[in-house]
Amino acid sequence: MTAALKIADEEGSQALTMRRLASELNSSTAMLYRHFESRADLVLQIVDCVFKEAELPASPVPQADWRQACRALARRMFAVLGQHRGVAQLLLEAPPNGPHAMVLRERALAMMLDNGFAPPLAARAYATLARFVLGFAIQLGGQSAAADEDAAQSAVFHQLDRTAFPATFALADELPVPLEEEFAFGLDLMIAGLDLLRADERER
Amino acid sequence: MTAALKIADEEGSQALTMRRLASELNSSTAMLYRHFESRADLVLQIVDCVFKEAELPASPVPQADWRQACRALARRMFAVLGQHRGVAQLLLEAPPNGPHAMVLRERALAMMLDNGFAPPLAARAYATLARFVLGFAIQLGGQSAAADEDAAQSAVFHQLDRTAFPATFALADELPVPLEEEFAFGLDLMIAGLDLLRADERER
DNA sequence: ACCTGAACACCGTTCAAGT
DNA sequence: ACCTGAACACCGTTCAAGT
Repeated sequence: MTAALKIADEEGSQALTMRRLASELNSSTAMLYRHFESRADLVLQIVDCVFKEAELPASPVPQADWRQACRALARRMFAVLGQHRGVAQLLLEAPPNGPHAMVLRERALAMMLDNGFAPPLAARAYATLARFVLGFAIQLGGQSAAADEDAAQSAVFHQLDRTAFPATFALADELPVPLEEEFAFGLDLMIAGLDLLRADERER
Repeated sequence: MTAALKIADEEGSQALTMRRLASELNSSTAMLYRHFESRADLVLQIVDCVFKEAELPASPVPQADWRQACRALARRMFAVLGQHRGVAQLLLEAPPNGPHAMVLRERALAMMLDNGFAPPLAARAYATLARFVLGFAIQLGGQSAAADEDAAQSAVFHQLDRTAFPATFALADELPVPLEEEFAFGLDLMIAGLDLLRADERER
């Protein structure tokens, strides 16, 4: 269980195979099928294990400002998925319906309702933010050294033909943007957008 | 090449194996390695093939409003990736640096610069929107029947204990939100947020 | 009753051997 | 010179056979 998470963390989601896990536990694959119905079942349990980790220090400080609470929640989830690369990929294989995922969703939805979001807006805002976090977390990639890849990508932009690609060339120094920065930037954009909608809703 | 795209479209990215493609072409795997250096190389070519498709009717009508242009670009890319499920997954395997991907990026960046975005903001806005589109497109999933899954998920929410999960229960009728709607909603939130930043920037 | 090794039908990739 | 089949080291899953 924790051994499985360790493999996914250190070597990426595609390294988490039944055989690999079995040999890590000095056991055989058939043995695993006594504890887990299938690989999908194993994945489900790992995923909820990570949601549990995201859950822990969530509620102690109830934030006054919903925007801060939103940011904190989303960033925390992103950070946890960043510490467990590969788990985001596993999340694609099945929707997270484990007990801890349920608790986290409940908290997030309650937070929105408590802050005066009408139900339809609360649901859409939560759903969209959750997808946003997962979408970016997936792109963190299996186990890669992000800095190296960014450097390589930057070189690609700098070597472009400036007449064929003037805009890209002009922005070569600004690209690529680190994924973590994109996430933080995009999250704040969405929260700013939500704030406008919420204000609209409340003044009606 | 188009056969490979067809397999990925119809049966998901994980169905696109060298053996499967070879047998589709009445050939053998070894033959494929004469045309493609590796599976990664095959993936690269398929990906750019899809970017080409997204490229076609992009430039004819230069939009007056950058927000409309932004929306149109992002929605078009999302739609194309939605028609080629599985390709978004393939995009994770390597950054898109094919010729058509380059052209698309150039157009998007030029659009932002032409509309008065300063370089650092243009770069971050583009990068974030591109990630956003891909992040959501990936979650469209391999080949699934989305409606069935949404119905199943809705049932999960309706069967919850209403005292343990009051907020989730209260929003059971609103959840889950269809992914396409989340995408459209989130995109408009980000554009609204960007509009605020751009206004800030221009009045300075 | 519990666990093992081998089996089955798959992967990507390579390469000797045929034509 | 071109192409094939078989090989190698993997995968998830199952199951007869051992203890």
